[in-house]
Amino acid sequence: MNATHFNIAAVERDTGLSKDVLRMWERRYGFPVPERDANGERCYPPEQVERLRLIKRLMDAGHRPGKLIATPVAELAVLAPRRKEPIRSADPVAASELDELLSLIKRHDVAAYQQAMQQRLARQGLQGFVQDTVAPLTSQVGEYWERGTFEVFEEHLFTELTKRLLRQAVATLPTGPRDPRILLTSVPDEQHVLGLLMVEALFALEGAECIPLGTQMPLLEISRAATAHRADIVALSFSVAFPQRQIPMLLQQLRAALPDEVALWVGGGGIRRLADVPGIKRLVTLEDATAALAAWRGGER
Amino acid sequence: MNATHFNIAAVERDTGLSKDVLRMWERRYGFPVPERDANGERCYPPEQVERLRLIKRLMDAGHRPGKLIATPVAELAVLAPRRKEPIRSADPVAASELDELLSLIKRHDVAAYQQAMQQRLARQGLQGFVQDTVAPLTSQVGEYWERGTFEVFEEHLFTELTKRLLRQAVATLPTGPRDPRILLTSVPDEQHVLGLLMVEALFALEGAECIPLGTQMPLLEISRAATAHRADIVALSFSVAFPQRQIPMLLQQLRAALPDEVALWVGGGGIRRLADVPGIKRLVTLEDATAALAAWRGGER
DNA sequence: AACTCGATTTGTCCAGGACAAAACAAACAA
DNA sequence: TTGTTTGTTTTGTCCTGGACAAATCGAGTT
Repeated sequence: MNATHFNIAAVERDTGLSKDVLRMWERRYGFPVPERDANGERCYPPEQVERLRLIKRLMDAGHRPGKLIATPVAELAVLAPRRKEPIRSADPVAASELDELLSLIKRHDVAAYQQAMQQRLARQGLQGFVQDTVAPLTSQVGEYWERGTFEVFEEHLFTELTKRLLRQAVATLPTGPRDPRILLTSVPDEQHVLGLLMVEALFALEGAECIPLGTQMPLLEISRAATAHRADIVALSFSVAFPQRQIPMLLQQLRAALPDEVALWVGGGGIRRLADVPGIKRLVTLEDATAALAAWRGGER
Repeated sequence: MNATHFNIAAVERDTGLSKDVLRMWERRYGFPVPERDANGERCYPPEQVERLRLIKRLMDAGHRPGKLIATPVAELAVLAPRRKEPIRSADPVAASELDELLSLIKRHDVAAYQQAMQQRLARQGLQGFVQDTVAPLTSQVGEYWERGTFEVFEEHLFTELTKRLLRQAVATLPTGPRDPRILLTSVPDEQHVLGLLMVEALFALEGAECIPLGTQMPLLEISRAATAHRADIVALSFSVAFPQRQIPMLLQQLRAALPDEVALWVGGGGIRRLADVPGIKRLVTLEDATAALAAWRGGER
């Protein structure tokens, strides 16, 4: 028994690939091929875990496992993201400014990044900051992550520091009873919170009362919370990384559990390919969010 | 196919009980007994999911599944937490003050809670606020949650609002190169962040440089991050809810992956019952944390 | 009260089979 | 060329039922 080896539960935790998938790949593709410990249980060496993480990253970028597993490791490293819609922005000046910010993260210069972002916030105002700085930065980080330009811990650092800035900015806005009451959260297994914070900022600016419940609320609890807080709207966020196949069923279940008079709005990168579901409003962009709020106020409920 | 029914993956997500456990309980204890859909797959009605969540909560409070499942639902609701060490505090005045704060959460009065906490922060200073307000509040919320006094969404609201206050307070502290460099994070599946924020506040007050990476870092990434940031110390947090059985192996693996000269400190409610592991420092209380930092500065590394 | 040592409880892992939904590719129509 | 339909392949999830080890309990002993 080697302390550096991982059992199947640890690999599931670290890679996000389920035990079923790990065993299935082994049966079908012949990778990974873990060693076995004294009890005959799988025992993955760190190299295989690392390769699995790489494969998972490329899968999230649109590649297919069958191909990836057949590809030698050396070639995997250079694969480009394979997406249908390239998301790059138009303005080259703005893009290079954003790249400068991200290079501070790459250099792990916490203080400089914070200061630069504070400056942008002061210059652009909260709405501009959210729409022209935080949103494109987040997309860019996602793309860098898919390309392997960003390490996981660099993405985490970016997220953590940016979260703090946004929360701080939101905290300065007036609170108290406003209209409508919007409950913001995400479902279990969905931990990305930046998207929620961005719409919270926009909604709060427009004078809505936001009730932030953090991430990972069980469905039945979301429904209870909506009732307890007398929410007019429940807003959920799904990131691109969230298993797409589960989303429609999830939304259907939540819609069924919520009172009819509570609106259900859904946003985030994970819902782009989603078909329309009756009784649910899809917010693909941040502009959609402010537009939806305006429409709600106009009486369309 | 009923939209209100949950498949086994959804139940796992919402209850935290693994598919294996759900099937095993069905086989052994005869509960839950889900319906079957057209494909012969398990299909859990909401009542059973609700009961499972209740059982899970009582298990986290120290009860055993065999007994709980045999108990009628009506009796389950009134079961008291069954812990070896009662954690209640001494000072009755302080305790009633804290209860007042929590009653604001119970009343879902976001603004009043924020204001009251801001006042305490101003009065006690950051260190006192962390040690005498946030820490006992968090324990109390944990206890209320175990008793069923707090709903899940109320706990989430508390966590979210308190996180914001702490982050805001930490943000006002001076940043920049200091000594030692402490990397703060948690392992995958461990999403509780309040504990990390509390020690971050204390460490930052003592003049350490904190690198907050948020939660849920894969083990191998923690090791990379420590190297990239030239960290002196890696500090991890485990909540009481984290599966105890996995912790020793996890720590052993992380210790093996980290460079020898990087210290590994572990804290949080989840490590109380943990045996000592060589090369790892256990921080059971917040006082231990400041003491550990002083000792480190004294040259004990 | 503290400890040892069987007995019981409980969670995790394993193998291998089945199937449906998603992704793809090819043929066809506009 | 572009868009739509249809068949085929890929892929993930679920199923059953068995085995085992670690944690916990409880009775007896020091």
